[in-house]
Amino acid sequence: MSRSTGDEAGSRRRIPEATVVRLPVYERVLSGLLRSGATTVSSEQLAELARVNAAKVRKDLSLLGSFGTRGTGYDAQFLISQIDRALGVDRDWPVAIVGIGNLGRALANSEGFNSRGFRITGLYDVSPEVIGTVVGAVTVRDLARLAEDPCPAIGVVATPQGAAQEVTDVLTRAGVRSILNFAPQVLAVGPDVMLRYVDLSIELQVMSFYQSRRYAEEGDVTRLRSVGLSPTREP
Amino acid sequence: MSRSTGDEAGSRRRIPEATVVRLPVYERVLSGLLRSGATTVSSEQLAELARVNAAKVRKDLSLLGSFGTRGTGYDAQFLISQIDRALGVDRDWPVAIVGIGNLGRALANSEGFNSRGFRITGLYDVSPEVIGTVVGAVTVRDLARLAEDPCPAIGVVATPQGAAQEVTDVLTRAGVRSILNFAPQVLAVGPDVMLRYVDLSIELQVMSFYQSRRYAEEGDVTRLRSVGLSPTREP
DNA sequence: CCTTGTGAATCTATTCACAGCG
DNA sequence: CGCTGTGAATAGATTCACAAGG
Repeated sequence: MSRSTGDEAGSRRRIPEATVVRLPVYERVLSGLLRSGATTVSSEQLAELARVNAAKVRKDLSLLGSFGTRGTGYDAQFLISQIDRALGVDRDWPVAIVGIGNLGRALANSEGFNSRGFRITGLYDVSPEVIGTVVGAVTVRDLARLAEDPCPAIGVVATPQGAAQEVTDVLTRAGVRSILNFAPQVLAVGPDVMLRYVDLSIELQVMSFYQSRRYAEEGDVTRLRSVGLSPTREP
Repeated sequence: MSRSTGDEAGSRRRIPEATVVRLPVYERVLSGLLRSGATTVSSEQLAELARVNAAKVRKDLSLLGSFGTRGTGYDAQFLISQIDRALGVDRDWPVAIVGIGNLGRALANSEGFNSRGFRITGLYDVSPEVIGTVVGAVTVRDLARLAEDPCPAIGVVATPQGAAQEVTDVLTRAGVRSILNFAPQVLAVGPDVMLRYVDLSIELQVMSFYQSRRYAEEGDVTRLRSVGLSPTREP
């Protein structure tokens, strides 16, 4: 094994984004296995449960270090702890949500946002109707006061489209450098801010794209809002 | 221009997934431009607003056909109509949401789920407390009755983790072939079912990963739950 | 003998750079 | 002359296939 390329002692290799996104999936699957009594797991099993290729599992995990035992597999418990460490969820991350409408409220109460590693420390809105209400155990505060509070590590934008850029500017001015945007809007941020999108509308449109193609391939004209043209079949 | 590789008349080229995901973004940006009075747009402008590289915009759009005019750019209105057609959102897609908790309710009321192309035709749950209530303009029905209703094109899983696979099975048995899963759970579906994930927990963990790395690089020890080791600075 | 870890091969996506057209 | 459309170059991710280790 080469210890040649740069530093890596204590997980310091470069990890591709595609891998980063799969690590939480492995972690989740491993936790399930652990609960059902498993102690070791092979890349083959893990791959099966995560619905990916086994070679990919091994390559992904090898980026964190050599944690497996040849002939046996990986120790589930130990692997979880290594993944958690790599993901940084062995720390505590303060999260603020801006925009406490239906979605913001749902996020504040969701499993994902209240799991190990993440702590909702602030909820913000601009509407007087919402400010002062309590969601979960947190009181919604005026967005204008955000800068007075301790700066969260992660800011979540759950406002309507029109307000998203402005809110993002407020967050970044307060020093937030990781933003998760749920508004259907492309955002501009400085190069030192990490920005990710969760876009429901895009997901639906992607589904629509593939479903359309499928109908077209199948020549399934009954499903199309076709107006009496002769069906173009590919039999 | 080569008309050699296979069929393409009327948008039948293979379109890479990465492109499919960007098309709704272009569409959104173009709609905004149109509203502010623009009629034509260059790849450069579009790229700027969508925060991507201009060559990528041109390559993406060229996959739909040659819709631009050299020296001038693209006609915004026409381009929108072509993107809509490629995405299939010029049709109407019946959408069912299963799991009418906080998240399901938020989705049912969201901009994205009620936009052109998508129509919520069914809301389902298993809890007697929720069945019969009205969300938006739709009454929540018993999931057990789903098969009695017309089959939706797209099924949205918004249940807690434990119920997600079972619900997915109900949906696919009813004939649903596009599933959007919000539950933090890997799902198994047949090869003819298109499955996409929206996973809040994963998004947060990805942010956590990059934020951790940043702190580590910066040697920002004040932020770490460090226990008195001497700071490794890079001054 | 079983399973990891990883180079090499392949596939996919992005970016460059420019010919060609309006 | 400006901007599109696209081959060719590059970068990134996945998969194969196997040597090496317990």
